[in-house]
Amino acid sequence: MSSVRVRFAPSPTGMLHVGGARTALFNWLFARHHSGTFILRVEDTDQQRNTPEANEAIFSGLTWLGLDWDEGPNRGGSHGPYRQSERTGIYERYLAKLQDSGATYSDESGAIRFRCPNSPRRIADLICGDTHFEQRSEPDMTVRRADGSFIFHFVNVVDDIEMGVTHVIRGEDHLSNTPRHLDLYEAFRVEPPRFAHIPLILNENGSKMSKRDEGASVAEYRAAGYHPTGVLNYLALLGWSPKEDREIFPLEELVTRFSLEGITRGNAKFSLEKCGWISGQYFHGMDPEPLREVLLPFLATAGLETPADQLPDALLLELRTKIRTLSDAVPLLLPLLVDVFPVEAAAAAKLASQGDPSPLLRALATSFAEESSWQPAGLEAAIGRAAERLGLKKGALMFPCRVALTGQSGGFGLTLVLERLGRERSLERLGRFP
RNA sequence: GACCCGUUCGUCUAGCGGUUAGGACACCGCCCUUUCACGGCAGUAACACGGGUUCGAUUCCCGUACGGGUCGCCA
Repeated sequence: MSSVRVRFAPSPTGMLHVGGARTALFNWLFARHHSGTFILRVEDTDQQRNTPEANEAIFSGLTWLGLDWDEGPNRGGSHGPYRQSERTGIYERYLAKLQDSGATYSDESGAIRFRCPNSPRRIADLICGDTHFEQRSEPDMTVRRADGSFIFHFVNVVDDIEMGVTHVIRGEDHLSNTPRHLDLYEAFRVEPPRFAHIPLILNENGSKMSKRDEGASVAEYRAAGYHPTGVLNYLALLGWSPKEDREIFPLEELVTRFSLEGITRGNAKFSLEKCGWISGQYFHGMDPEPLREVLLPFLATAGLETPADQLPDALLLELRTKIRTLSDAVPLLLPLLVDVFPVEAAAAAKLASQGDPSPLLRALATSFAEESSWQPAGLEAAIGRAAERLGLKKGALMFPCRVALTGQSGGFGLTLVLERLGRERSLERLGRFP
């Protein structure tokens, strides 16, 4: 069995970064494409960061996106434990090997350092191609602190060896660290894995995406109600190309098409705009039932407890084309669900500029009052009758009616609004306005 | 500073010696439409620069410029 084993090895920083999410995605896609194993390993050697909340941020972020791991925390596996804080014994063993070979020494502070051979290294990177480091002048790296805790480069290599990792797919910021990792592999007399360094994600200003940038944390997308698969789809297209003039690739298709050859070389700037567009594409194609399922809890957290029957299929079918994120649905739905809603300043101003709307609204109310069935066709006709009596075109009544009923200049079809509101509330709003 | 990686529309990208340089987001116009959207159609917009190699370079090579990364007892 020479099956593929890859890993995503985040440090618990308190959030799952979009850059990390994309690294996880590429590893996950690579594993799934090759029917291999995707390992989640938590690099928590820095005790200060290692809090339950920080760990949870990683798990919930990956889970929300739909990236499941075959081995890792909360899952187990034959190569565990999967938290570095629980692997000290393994590190001690490997350190002893290094010490026996005379490759290390203790410095004045008591930390253990690895003598850097500074020998030329060649990396046959699967993405960057052959990369040569001929003139190295690196200091001896610390492998263990005086307090006994281990350093990233060391544990990273040891774990990759112990976990049988075959391909290291990680950010390009590690490319320059790779020669030192190769030093370690050589010292351990272990054949190194294949390396694939993916380009970085930059923020919209062109600098490295940092924790403080808008959209840096996966949790933000979840909170804003982005479609998780849409976010994944966007992330996949950021630095990887299926080489086809198409943007929407469902997860299964991503799996079959993914290959390291398709990964592009240059760093990519993140576009919240396009991410939103793709998210919208996923909502546009969503059936009413699953949409209702994700929408109801979202509305609840937004303070809009809504009975499921308030979101009938007809409404959701229209709603889905108007949203890119679930939060877009909140203002749209608000006037239909509660009686206190804001009136858009622009809508009010436009209405005022057209003269006193009161006669129009009264005429509408009169016509609506005559409607017994309260069905779309009849309501449409009622608007027509009101227009006729006023000697106006039907269109002239639509806008005032819309503003009186919803406070908005846009939104759902008017008859749908009237139908949802019902006779009583509709007449009440027409009479109450402004 | 040393070392490493990169450079096609504003952004994400296709291209792999000869193309009207294609697609997508955004933008703009039109159509559809009671509104906002959705959808459809059309448009503006790119090969960083300089040398080579070649009959011919966006494509290959070398420089320059610019951008990014690494050089930690962070990961």
